[in-house]
Amino acid sequence: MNQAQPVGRPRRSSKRTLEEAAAELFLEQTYAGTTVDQIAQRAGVSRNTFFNYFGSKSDVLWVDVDETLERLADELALAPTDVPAMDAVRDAVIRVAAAHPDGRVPWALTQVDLMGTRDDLEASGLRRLMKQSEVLRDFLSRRLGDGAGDLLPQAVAFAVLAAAAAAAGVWASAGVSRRPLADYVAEAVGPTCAGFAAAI
Amino acid sequence: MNQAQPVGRPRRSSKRTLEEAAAELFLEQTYAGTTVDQIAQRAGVSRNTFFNYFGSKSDVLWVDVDETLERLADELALAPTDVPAMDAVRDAVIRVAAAHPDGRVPWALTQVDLMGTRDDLEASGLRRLMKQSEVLRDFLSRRLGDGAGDLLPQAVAFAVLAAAAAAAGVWASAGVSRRPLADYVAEAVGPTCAGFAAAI
DNA sequence: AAGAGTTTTTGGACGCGGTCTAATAAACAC
DNA sequence: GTGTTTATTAGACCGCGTCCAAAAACTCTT
Repeated sequence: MNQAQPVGRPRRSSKRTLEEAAAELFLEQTYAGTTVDQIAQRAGVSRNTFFNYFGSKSDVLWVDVDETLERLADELALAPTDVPAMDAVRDAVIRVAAAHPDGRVPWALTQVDLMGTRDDLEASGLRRLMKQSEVLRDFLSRRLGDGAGDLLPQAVAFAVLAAAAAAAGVWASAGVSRRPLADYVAEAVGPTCAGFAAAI
Repeated sequence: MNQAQPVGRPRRSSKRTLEEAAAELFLEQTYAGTTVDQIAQRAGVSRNTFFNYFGSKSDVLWVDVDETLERLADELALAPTDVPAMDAVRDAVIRVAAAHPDGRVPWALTQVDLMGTRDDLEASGLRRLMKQSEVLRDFLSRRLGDGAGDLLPQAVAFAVLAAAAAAAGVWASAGVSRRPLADYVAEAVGPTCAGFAAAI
């Protein structure tokens, strides 16, 4: 399966260990109050090594989210061509949400207020959304054909992902009594898709 | 109307002059390639004075947008209570778009590719829009009552504003042949609101 | 066992954005 | 003139992010 013996110097750390070190510090000192140096130090590694695993300080907040979001392209790809475009989009997004591991609620969402400057977090979250919006937009452009123009695919992509983000936010802040993420996402994305389905 | 004689040292600069200085430099050197120092220097003022007018470098890109977005709260406030909530939201957003001055297309959107890192700028623009989501969410919470729960107001707020953002993006990149911004916004926000109107 | 190749880690330096504080400058009122 | 108010400024500071060149740790070859 895996290549048994990788060549070169072995890794001394991993995204997970850095993430855990960061999590501790964030809870102790808030996000804004901890430096990359401190994270790296607690993980027993140098500051540059941190940037070897993460492109930015805020990336450490979104490891789980990133892993989940990566599935969107695949889920869209395996949609049958005979099911209406908006249905395919809705189902794909819901399936992605359902695939998210149960326990993993990103602290970026739960402890938004404890984390200090909210701006950095919002920006980093939005950047992730934007990235997936390209995937969604391209899928819709293909499905709807050129006659749909540029606006509708882009609007659907943004609106659907924003609705999903809202759902994730409410889900995260719902506390321990929360239902599965996919429920919230379905409730938010469903109407959005329905509205556009009627407009096509 | 205005207070005639403001007391204290008179201002030496303004958001507009700084914005114009920045615009020149961005076209010459791209956004990422110009420093705040250079902007301030060209405007004949010190670096700290720039931060006296703008909270961050990227703020200088969105002066017009910010002015337009400020109207949303007012537009929502003057919606009659007998018109359905989603209709009120849609109309308010469209009126805000219609109030945007015709010529002013933010370069942040038109010259996205010249501006260096595209993601950061788009995210910074979206962040402005999402700031308005609180206004929208509160309006909807009031209108829909407690029975609606937390999710729907938040989802509507995000989805509607995201659709509006998509519209603005397409509008900006449409070139000189573009129709009024409000047209694009109506086309994107209409279906979004319709979908949720049916779900309430 | 010695070297060659590969990959990761590391140190050190740099530029820039953003914040803070204290000093100074430009206006007005008296 | 003195005092008040507000804007500008210098200067320092911190932290993020980037870059580069060197060292370290391991495998494979001979």
